Amino acid sequence: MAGEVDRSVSQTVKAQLALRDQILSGSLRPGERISELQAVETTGASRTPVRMALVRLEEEGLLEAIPSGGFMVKAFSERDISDSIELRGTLEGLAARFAAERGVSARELEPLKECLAAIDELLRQVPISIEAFSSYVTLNARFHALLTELSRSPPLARQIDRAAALPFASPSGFVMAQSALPEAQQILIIAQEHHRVVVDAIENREGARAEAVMREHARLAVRNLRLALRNRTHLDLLPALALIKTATD
Amino acid sequence: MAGEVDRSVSQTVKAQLALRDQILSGSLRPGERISELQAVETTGASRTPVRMALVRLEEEGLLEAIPSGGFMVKAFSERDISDSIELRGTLEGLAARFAAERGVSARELEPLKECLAAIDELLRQVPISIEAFSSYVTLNARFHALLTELSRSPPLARQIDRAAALPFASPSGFVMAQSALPEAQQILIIAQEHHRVVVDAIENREGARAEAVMREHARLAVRNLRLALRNRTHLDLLPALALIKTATD
DNA sequence: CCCTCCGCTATTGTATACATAGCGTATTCA
DNA sequence: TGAATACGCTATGTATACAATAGCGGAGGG
Repeated sequence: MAGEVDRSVSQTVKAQLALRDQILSGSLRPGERISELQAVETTGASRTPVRMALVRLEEEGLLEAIPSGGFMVKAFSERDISDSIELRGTLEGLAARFAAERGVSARELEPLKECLAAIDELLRQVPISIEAFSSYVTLNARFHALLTELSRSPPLARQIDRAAALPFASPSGFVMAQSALPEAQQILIIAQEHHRVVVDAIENREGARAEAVMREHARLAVRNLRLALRNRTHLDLLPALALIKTATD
Repeated sequence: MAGEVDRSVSQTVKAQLALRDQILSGSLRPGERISELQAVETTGASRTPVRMALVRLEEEGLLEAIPSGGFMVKAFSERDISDSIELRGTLEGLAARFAAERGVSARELEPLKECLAAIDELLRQVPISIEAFSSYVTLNARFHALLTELSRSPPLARQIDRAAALPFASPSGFVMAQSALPEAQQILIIAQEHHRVVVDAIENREGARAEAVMREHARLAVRNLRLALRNRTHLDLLPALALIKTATD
């Protein structure tokens, strides 16, 4: 062991990425205690970086400290997830409001509008292809990231990132959760309409409207998550689903 | 050194508390690089727990990683702080809404009402004594904590804690920041009125009203923070103030 | 047959030793 | 005299050794 280590990235980051992937991919089951030694073997890093990674993942919300020591994979109720989505929507609503009220130049709005147009292009296909859907996920994430950035509020951006750390609470994770629904494309079209309205509201400096539509965006997401979770059969391909405790509340 | 260590709490927690105190008390200036070795000496813990504490404080938002390695104390603009307060208000607004919409029994509302009554009692003094003010800070923090708890949303509670980590963004830190203002007592009375309304709204299951009043509560806080920061002379007694960059935006 | 107590083992928490990279300084050359 | 390069030191990143504790299993007694 330790014969050759990748020196291009720090061992800590490497361990963090590897462990997060293991958690989200379902290799580690919720409630399961994470063995440091095992993590050392699977990640190739030594105990110190592994421990740092574990601490970071705990702060991130994916792990939970065990009183007697060590960490376990956190389990989420369906409500935890829907709350997190609504939470993110509320935060993004504030971001949109900030962007609108603080003013955004046409130059700054450009990338957002390009994003919008690119998504429009994709949605023109009926039904949407797998590749186009994949592009949609990327563009959607970019749209949300740009919106966050336009708030010009690092503390808010930080919180939004945090809120998106939970499984399915990120824009991408959420979209993928719904991909199996029959009405998926219709949902994407409505979501895109929201996107369009928020850009318009920001452009016209209508803070309240910008905020309201982002919150509606999140409520739509919550409703669809519920639908998607009823369709569990279609969702077996999403390993992160295992993190959601079944019938807990 | 290291002759006797306190075994009652973990070294990591001890180091984290000590370092946070050093940051918030101004012993470590913003922008300053934190020396691990120095931290080892001042905290009495060894390098491993110190490093864990540093990682946690970074996630908490008080430290910033230096690209070349190590950490520095983060500096905050006045806007960062006011954004954080508004952010917390928005989150607490959501918590109040959740509490109202999800229903709270009379039994659960009891502690909140007791808190309210106790604060009323304190505010009856004009002018308020130092001891009473100190009690106010505690009771106010308790009120906000209870409110958060009534949302029954662990993810939301987590985010609220996070948002309160920045200097002055916590209920206590914020109240203290205004303590030197001449109109301080009047402010506390208005704030208490907000508290009363939110409890009433929750009791009557008026989610929108509960949310609105908590956001107004935060806006009041932001306005008063601005006032307080103009009165810097009065605030020299608050060392955490040094974390706020002067005239940055 | 079950419950309790003792001891062992495995795993985490802590400390320290080692490697490496970055930065500052000093010296030399142009 | 100034700038550039090389050398060395210091501080961080990493690895591993040591210590303590908690959980578990077995054995003995009731």
